[in-house]
Amino acid sequence: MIVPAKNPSETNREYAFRVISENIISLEIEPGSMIGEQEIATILGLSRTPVHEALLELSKSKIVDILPQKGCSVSMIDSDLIREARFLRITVEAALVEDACELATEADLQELEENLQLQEFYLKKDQSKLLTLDNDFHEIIYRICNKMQCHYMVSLMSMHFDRVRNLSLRSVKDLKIVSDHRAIFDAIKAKDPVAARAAFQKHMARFDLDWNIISQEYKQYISDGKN
Amino acid sequence: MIVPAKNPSETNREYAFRVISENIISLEIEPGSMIGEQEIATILGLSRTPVHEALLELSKSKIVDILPQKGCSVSMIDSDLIREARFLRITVEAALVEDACELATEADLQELEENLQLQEFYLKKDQSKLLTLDNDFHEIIYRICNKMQCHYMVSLMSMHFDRVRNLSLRSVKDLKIVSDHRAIFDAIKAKDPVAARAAFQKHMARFDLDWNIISQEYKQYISDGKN
DNA sequence: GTAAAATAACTTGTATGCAAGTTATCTATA
DNA sequence: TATAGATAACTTGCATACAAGTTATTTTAC
Repeated sequence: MIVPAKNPSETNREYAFRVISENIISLEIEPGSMIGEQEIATILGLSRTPVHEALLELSKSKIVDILPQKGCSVSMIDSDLIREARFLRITVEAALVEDACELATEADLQELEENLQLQEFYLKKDQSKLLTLDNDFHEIIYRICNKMQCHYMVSLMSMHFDRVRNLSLRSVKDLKIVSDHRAIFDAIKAKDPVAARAAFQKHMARFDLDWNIISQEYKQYISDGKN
Repeated sequence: MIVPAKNPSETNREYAFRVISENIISLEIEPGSMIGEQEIATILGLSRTPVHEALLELSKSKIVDILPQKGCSVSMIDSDLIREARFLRITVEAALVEDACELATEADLQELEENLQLQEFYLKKDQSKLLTLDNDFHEIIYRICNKMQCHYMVSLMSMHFDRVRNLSLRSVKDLKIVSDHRAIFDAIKAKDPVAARAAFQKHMARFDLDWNIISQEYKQYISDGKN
């Protein structure tokens, strides 16, 4: 488990939530493995209380399963939950990119452009930074549309999806993510909602294709075996 | 504060969450009022811990605001958050009713029909039961589409919306909710996704009209004053 | 040696006490 | 009386202890 330094401005609970989340998404903690509150508390130098509260929040999205009086396990990769997360993101964000065509200011467009520059820069240098930049890109769109509360909800569920996206970055060589983002950006800048929705849906459709590769290569992390 | 009996199968935390939620949505606890953990814990006959955890979960949807070392307040009626909740519901459920046209089995249709019968029955008898039946109707659609996790996320945000819907039931006499639901049901039964989406959007559009009435009649509960 | 029962070592749920910070009240001083 | 400062009474965040339930181990009986 990778333990970054605690940000002084965050509470112990927020710190625990952040560290556990990052380790789950990065697969540093393996899907299906058991994690105890006391164990994590000791590693982070905290008591059980803030860790317990962090795990409670994570359990709401079923990214961890709390089994009372038994323990807490990181969820296996679950195609149903990934489908839900994907459905939620596609549905919500397809509507958002349309709205963004109307709402985006010049400053907003510049912020998106800046993010895209970094994506293109790190595409060949450090793909691990792409995940963060991808998240940022989508978050900016939520902010443009004044839908940050929706972003929190979608993000929580997207953790299932993010884990797979992480696998995808390892196993799929020919990434089109960055050029997809530029197509979405171009449509928003051109104030063309039809093109924006189309570009976004094309972007998200790629993860359909990846699933077959992932499900074979990482079979040990996938629940049930079906799909 | 109305305190229903504790269900033996639920934990103290779940009980606290349920009671607090119900009292907020029903406006039994007034928007803007302060609620202390110890105060609620005493009323419910619990310690602070499960109450604290319940309030933490509620704070994630901003339906309560936790002010560290100061207290916990029930949020004022916030048009931005209502808009977000409404956007999320409309966007997600419009997509769901389309999918339900394909996925609904005979048993599913019968369950919806049964719910509709009860709605029509209670429309003139006891409107307080309509809110629950309305929630049930929408939940059945989530279940048909196997999107219960999305339902949890949308429900949490919808509490902002539900409070207003409650006001709406008081202030708006001519309710079309039940006939709206029947129109949605008919479209799903006819496996007509275009009609289903249209009927659903017509349904949700009513709350636009209600807002003006609500914002004037219940001014003291509304944050800021703008909109 | 095997199986069943007792027990010890775990887990999370909850209660309680203290720490740290905010707010209201009371007191002192001009 | 008005104002500033000290203080007492609150609040939530967190640590710790215990309760209740599960699992692994050990012991005992055959």
